[in-house]
Amino acid sequence: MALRHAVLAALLDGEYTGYQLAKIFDVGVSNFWYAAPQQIYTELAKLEKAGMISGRQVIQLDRPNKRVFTVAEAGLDELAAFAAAASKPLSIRDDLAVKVQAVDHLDPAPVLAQLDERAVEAAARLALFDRGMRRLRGDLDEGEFLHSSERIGPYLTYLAGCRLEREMRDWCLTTAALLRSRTASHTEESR
Amino acid sequence: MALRHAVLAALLDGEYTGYQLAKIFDVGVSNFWYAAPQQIYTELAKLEKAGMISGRQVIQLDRPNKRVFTVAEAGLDELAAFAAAASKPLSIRDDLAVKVQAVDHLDPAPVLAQLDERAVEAAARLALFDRGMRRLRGDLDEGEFLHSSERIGPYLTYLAGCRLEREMRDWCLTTAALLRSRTASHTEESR
DNA sequence: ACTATGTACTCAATTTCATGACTAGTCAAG
DNA sequence: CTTGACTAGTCATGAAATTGAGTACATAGT
Repeated sequence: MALRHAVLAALLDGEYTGYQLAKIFDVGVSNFWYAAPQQIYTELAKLEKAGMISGRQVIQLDRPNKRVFTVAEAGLDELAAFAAAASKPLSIRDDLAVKVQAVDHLDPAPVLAQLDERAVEAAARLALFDRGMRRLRGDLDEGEFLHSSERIGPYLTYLAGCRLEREMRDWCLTTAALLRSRTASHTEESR
Repeated sequence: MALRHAVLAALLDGEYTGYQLAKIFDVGVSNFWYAAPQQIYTELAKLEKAGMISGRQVIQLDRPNKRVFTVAEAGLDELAAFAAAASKPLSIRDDLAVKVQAVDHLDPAPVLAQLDERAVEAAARLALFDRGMRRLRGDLDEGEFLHSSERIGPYLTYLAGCRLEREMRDWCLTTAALLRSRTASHTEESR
């Protein structure tokens, strides 16, 4: 009972298809919720059955037809109840952090490669979020937008996403640099 | 097949009981992996059956007896294979971020309360991590420790945890302040 | 001409996770 | 002297998530 609310929150921004939602949730960190495409489709089906969203068929000529969804009243009620209830603690799971934790007992080479890769991905998402934020705020500068706009929720989560990705990128870079300098000085000593 | 590696990585630091591990994984963010106590126990049982860890009974007079576990060779091999394989992308899920995303359509009061609460929790974990890091590095300063110590993995993940918690705390505080200033100016206008 | 990529889904099987309830003894506070 | 909190677990159930495969059509590249 949690993905459901993330889907409802995403649908507040307008109509989306399952496919579009799947892409949004696959990027994951922007809205602080990751979900696989298959989860989205099953959740949409459940939500529609429960009357919390309503779907509408859109016929397309050049592409497969699609169904777009909007939040119904019952869905808003559900979201309100969710917001009022206590939050579960943030859940985070990261393979790479586990590998770094064990790195002293392991071959560091693959871990280093993955740290580099992760840093690049984090930087890419940062850029992506930046574009998303610009699109949301239009011509306004950030402070102005945040004070005057009616819809700032998604912008606020973007801000959180930026913080996270920045730190992720920097941590990966400094950690990789440190591990490299250690291996260098070890091989130095053993000569 | 992922909790298993987190458990193995944690056991590299020494012997732990399921109960102790459960507490470590309940704090969660320090090692970037959350797991419920019951998961730990089942995972330990599986790992022992697979010969990746070995348990040892410790008889206690004043408390219930306990079993402590250490990593076996097969466990190290498993960890090495895990580290060499590609990482799954970081998975993050946060109820509170979902609520903030939807906040424009909702009563902001409970969300504000939860942001405050989360900021306090993040600050508490920061302090906790700080103590943990001091314990690990002893008298050395951070740079010295990171270059000379044999075992820096847990320290590196602590550093990541600090980055995360700092940003979490600051985001919660600025977000809550912003939302409050908006409600204030709205009630102003509607007078 | 072939291959890959993108849109837009569905179905099924399995694995993992999360939840609540239970046992059982110790210790400290009210 | 009783209640609650801490240590140290086990068991069972159900919800949620992951994985893999499959369908179908279109466009764009090599």
